[in-house]
Amino acid sequence: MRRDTVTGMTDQTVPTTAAGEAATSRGEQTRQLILETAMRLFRERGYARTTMRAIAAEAGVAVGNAYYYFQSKEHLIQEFYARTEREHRTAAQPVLERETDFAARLAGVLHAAIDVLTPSHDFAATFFKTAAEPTSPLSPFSPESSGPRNAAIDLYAEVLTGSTAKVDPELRPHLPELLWLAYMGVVLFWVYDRSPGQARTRQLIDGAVPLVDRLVKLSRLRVLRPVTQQVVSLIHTLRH
Amino acid sequence: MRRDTVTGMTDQTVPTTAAGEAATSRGEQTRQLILETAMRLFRERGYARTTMRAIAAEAGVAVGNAYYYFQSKEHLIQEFYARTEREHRTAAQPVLERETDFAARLAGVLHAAIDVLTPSHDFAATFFKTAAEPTSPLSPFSPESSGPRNAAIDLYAEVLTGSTAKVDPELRPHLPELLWLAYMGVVLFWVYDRSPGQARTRQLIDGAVPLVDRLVKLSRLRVLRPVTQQVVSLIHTLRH
DNA sequence: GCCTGAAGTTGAACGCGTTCAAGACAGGTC
DNA sequence: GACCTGTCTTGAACGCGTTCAACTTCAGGC
Repeated sequence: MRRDTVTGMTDQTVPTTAAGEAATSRGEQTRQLILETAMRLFRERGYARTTMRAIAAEAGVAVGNAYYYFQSKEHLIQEFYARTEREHRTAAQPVLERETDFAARLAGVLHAAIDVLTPSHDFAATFFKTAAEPTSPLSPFSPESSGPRNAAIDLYAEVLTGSTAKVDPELRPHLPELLWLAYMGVVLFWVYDRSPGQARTRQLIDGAVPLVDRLVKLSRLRVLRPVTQQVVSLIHTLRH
Repeated sequence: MRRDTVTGMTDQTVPTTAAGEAATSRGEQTRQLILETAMRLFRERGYARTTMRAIAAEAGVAVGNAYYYFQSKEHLIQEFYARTEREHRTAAQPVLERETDFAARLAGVLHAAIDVLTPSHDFAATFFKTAAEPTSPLSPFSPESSGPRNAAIDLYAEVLTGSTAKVDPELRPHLPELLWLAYMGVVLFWVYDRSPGQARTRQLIDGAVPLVDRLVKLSRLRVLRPVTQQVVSLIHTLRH
């Protein structure tokens, strides 16, 4: 019953108890216990200073048992990843329901992401280190991450479709992915941002969003059509 | 006589031998030996599978001795970093002497970088992982890396000054750094690029350079002046 | 009630990066 | 020669992430 995929979607091999209740199997409880303990310790001591032995001890299980549920220490992070993703969507929901202006929607979604991430800034940095490794399944570009990645891209598709913005029809289908890429850029900036409360990242968002907004609108302009087409063709080339 | 800075510039505390010759002190030889051995093993087995014990054994010294010269296994990479930097500059030199067209100069310099990096693609990936950590002195954004970073930015200043391109005067002073940032983006893409011979990265360069060229030239256009100014003002904000 | 096999659990052991107290080796001074 | 003093060198030891053979638990079939 190992769960390796980054989705964390529990696809429950449930031992159908009498009623259709919570249905936590024997191991599921241990799994949750280890996970909660790990998350707590990560927040308290940081990722590097939290040892697997400490997690196991605090959770009251053997080290090997933690490895029965999680392939590695890094895989514990996957759960953090998935959680953040869900929280992000929830935090972005009100903005998406309220606003119709493209720039306002984009800014809202980006700020929501930073809101959700801020409490974990310190240990998210180390998390980022392992995510950066190209061979790691934790990398946002890896096939294993395609689930959360597509979910995130969908979010930016929603930013676009729910807005009143008029976009060059050739550019439009690629824009959600480009916006996601910009989002990755913001996260990268945020990770390196040491200003108090990551204020600089907020400034980046507030400065870059109007810029993106302007460029998107200009993409339909005669002088810029060639540029737009060049961008689109480059995207096509890189996709094969 | 430890050398911690990423510059690797030997600032020689030379025990002035009779003549002003090579001046390799006792330890300097050992240092070089360990370094060469490490580089060879990294290339042969990859970074992760090369142990400090193996490096020491192959170099014929004790483990602790390696740590006398290099703070950590990661610090061995710094040397690789510095070397690549120098090779890059050398490889770019002919292009900078020959070409005067901005796009040609930029493309030449970027291709030179990939030429130099290509042989080490496999282990550069793991190297990248440690460089990505924000707290690491190996990060290209860290204060410790300011030496090589500025050297690289200077290279792009040279790309610009030696070219016939006319650039918006407000944008000009920031352009070298922006080009360096684009270069970082190319490297990021290259690290993740699994296509044979990293052909995709070549396509990215060939596609993106004309785009950048066009945008730089358009920056002086009346319709785009506001955009240019917005970019410049954003840069100023983020610098404080 | 007993058996079977899958699920869950254990902790000693391995290999790794790294540290450090102890020693070996100069070159200079008297 | 004896002596220092700073540079260099050693290898056992530490703490870590991870593995694995052995063990326990428990539901279901007979």
